[in-house]
Amino acid sequence: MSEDIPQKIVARFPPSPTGWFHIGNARTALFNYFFTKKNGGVLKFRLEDTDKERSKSEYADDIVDGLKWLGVQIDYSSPYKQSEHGDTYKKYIEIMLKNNTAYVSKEEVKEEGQRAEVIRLRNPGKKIKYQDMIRGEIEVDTTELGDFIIAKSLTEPIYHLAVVVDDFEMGVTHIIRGEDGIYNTPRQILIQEAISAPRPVYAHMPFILNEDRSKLSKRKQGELVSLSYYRKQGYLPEAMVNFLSFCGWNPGTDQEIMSMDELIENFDIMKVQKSGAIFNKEKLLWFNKEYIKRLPLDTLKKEIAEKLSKKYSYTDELLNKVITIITERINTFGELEKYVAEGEFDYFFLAPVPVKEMIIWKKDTDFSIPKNNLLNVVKIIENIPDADFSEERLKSILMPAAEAAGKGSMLWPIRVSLSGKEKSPDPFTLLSILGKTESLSRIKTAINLL
RNA sequence: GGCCUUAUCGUCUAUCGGUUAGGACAUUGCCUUUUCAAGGCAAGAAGCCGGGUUCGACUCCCGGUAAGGUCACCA
Repeated sequence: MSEDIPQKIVARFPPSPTGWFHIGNARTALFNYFFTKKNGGVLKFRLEDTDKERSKSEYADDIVDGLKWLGVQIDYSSPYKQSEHGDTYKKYIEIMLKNNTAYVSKEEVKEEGQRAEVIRLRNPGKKIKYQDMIRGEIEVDTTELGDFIIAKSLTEPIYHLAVVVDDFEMGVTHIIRGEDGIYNTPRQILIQEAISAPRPVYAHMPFILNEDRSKLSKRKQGELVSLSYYRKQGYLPEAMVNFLSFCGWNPGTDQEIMSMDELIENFDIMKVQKSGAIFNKEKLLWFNKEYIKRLPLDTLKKEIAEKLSKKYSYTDELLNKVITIITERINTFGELEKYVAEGEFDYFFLAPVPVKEMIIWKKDTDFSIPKNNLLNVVKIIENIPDADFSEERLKSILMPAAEAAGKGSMLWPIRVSLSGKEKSPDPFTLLSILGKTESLSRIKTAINLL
């Protein structure tokens, strides 16, 4: 295989800016990037913007932003734009006309907008065989393609012609694209031969699929197909890269968490799967959580503070205490934003309004039980110096009393009076985070309810 | 419909003729000083079907079946 690879590998990523950056496309870009980085080649960026009606600069920006966000470090400064190469296409069309590999064809106009004259390729109608790095040898009979159209006029090339010319002009040696490109390849090879362009090496990647195994589509998955959605939801780019890479590829080891560098190092295009992979949201969430856990503390702190500060005011000390607890409970920073909005973590910052019925442990029936236990807790806590208000210390002091009273009967009321919620961190954690004064105040409020 | 491609736990996958078919996500159960979360441990869960080839097939070949893709004066 290696001897088939030329000295200098040039691959390309050629999106058409007619929609928001699709995650399937992002994966294609990533695989191209891995491949070129691994083999010391270059990846070139090209905008296929010949469709003037559908192409928008905001889409192009979205694609570039997304690529940069993912960490694809290539040259974006002056992308090759199809719209700027009209003369080049014209030149090749003229060459083809001259060497008789193409001809001007009179057409019957059936629909509005159709040309009476178009340029068609003179199809030799042979079988074309080519090597695909993922699928092996592919053979296609091009006869059924007929003399397909390559341009509407001298100045209006059709996609296939434009692609072949662009790849030739850009010196592309390797084309790694989606599996739908398989059907374009024979046409493009025919055009290459007509203009005497060398044939690049191909690799066609399988799709990322919907639950029903159809091609991942906006219609079925909505905004979930846009890379920018994940960015807005606070997913980490590293998680996205890792997840997308493992859609249809894996290093063949048990290692799942891999950095960009490791991915590049281990990437092997021959190991890319031939069949499509269903987009697994849960696994993505898992990846993201793994990456959140690996975040440096100051980054984590910054991210959490950004969400928290929208609603609460707090001391730096409190923030530090809360980081671990919040981190354990979220998969994405978008979730944190949602939790903040819903008041999930209100109890760290605001005194709750506990409900009487919630304060009592489910096995107890008489409200005097939690009341007496809480009274007892107040008495114990009041004697603990502020400096000793650590989780471990509190546990060692309160646990004997809780065991005597019945753990649930005492621990549950403490927790609920501090958090006001059915679900929250354990009482000792809460106590130590809130501190002596605030804890005492909350417990007394609860006692007054009973 | 023609053509092309694909086919291992629910999902992503390992295996490249001989394995108790491995891992991860998800699920379920247990433990972690009785709510959550996190963590730990454990369990259940797969070779589409039918023929060959072979001493031996998930692995190779053929045929079904199923799924997907593709058949533009779009890119």
